[in-house]
Amino acid sequence: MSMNEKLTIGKLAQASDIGVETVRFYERKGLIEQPNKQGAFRYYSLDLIDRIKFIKRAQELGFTLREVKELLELKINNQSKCSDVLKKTESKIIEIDEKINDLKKMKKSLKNLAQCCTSDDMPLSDCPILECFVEKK
Amino acid sequence: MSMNEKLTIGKLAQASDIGVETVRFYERKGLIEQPNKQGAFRYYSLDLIDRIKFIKRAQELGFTLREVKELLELKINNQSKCSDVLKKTESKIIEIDEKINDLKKMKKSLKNLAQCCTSDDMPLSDCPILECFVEKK
DNA sequence: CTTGACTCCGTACCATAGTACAGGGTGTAT
DNA sequence: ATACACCCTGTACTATGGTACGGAGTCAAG
Repeated sequence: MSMNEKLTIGKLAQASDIGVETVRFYERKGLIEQPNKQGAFRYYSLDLIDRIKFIKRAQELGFTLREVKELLELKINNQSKCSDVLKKTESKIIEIDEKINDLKKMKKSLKNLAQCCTSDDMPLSDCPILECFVEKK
Repeated sequence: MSMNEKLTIGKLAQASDIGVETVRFYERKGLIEQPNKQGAFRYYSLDLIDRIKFIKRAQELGFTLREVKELLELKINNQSKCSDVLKKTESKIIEIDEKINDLKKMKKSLKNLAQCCTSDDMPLSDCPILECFVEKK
């Protein structure tokens, strides 16, 4: 795609803030494609930096490498049927919405705790975050 | 706290949808307290079900067990200074906000992809989710 | 045309988060 | 009082996601 397939694995690793071994590990796991190999060495496009940063961040958001792979494979091309992609995409959107919702609940509990600290000695349950996902009756 | 310390480890595990071994593992890791031991067996309060459900969900939201432990330890009591709790709580809130933000970005990218499927043959970049965390120039 | 930093592949090791026994003890229902 | 399902401790094994070699090959600057 881009003209500049110029990064060695070391440069890519450094730019993406991961180890060289991890790049090869992701390649084995199919998270990044087999790179052009002019001669014996791997050469990568700059685009790979964003791909790896996405992988790292998606992990921090609670997706396993398997799930990250699925996310990265969500695209429309000659191989994939639109209806399949749409179905998977929509279920991922629901999953993400649920994560956002629960993170908001956690945040609310923590804000509540912070409030207790700043205001005068308000009583508070032992661990305020514990109830954050519990349905209020 | 509650009068009914009545769950055996098996019942607790079943109610929390985890294995008996996992309950003991969490105990070793300090995620749940040593339970009352009337005789040789562990007996748990019903409250533990919520605690375990919180642990499981927090993991799915990208927190390690170590981080979950920190979250569960955020509380005001005779041992902890309010200012310390407040500091930790506020940094957790920031972390959660960043997660929510990035999840929203992922969602936007996926919505965009879904849009492409439903509308007529709109062209789309190879993998639309890849750019979701990239600063637009 | 050599030297030194970097790369190759393969295998082994590591931390985290469980999961699975073995070999024995317990609690309650009949 | 004796089954039998459940619990105990301890240790060993597993899967995931890396990390760290060893021994050899490669590239590019001087």
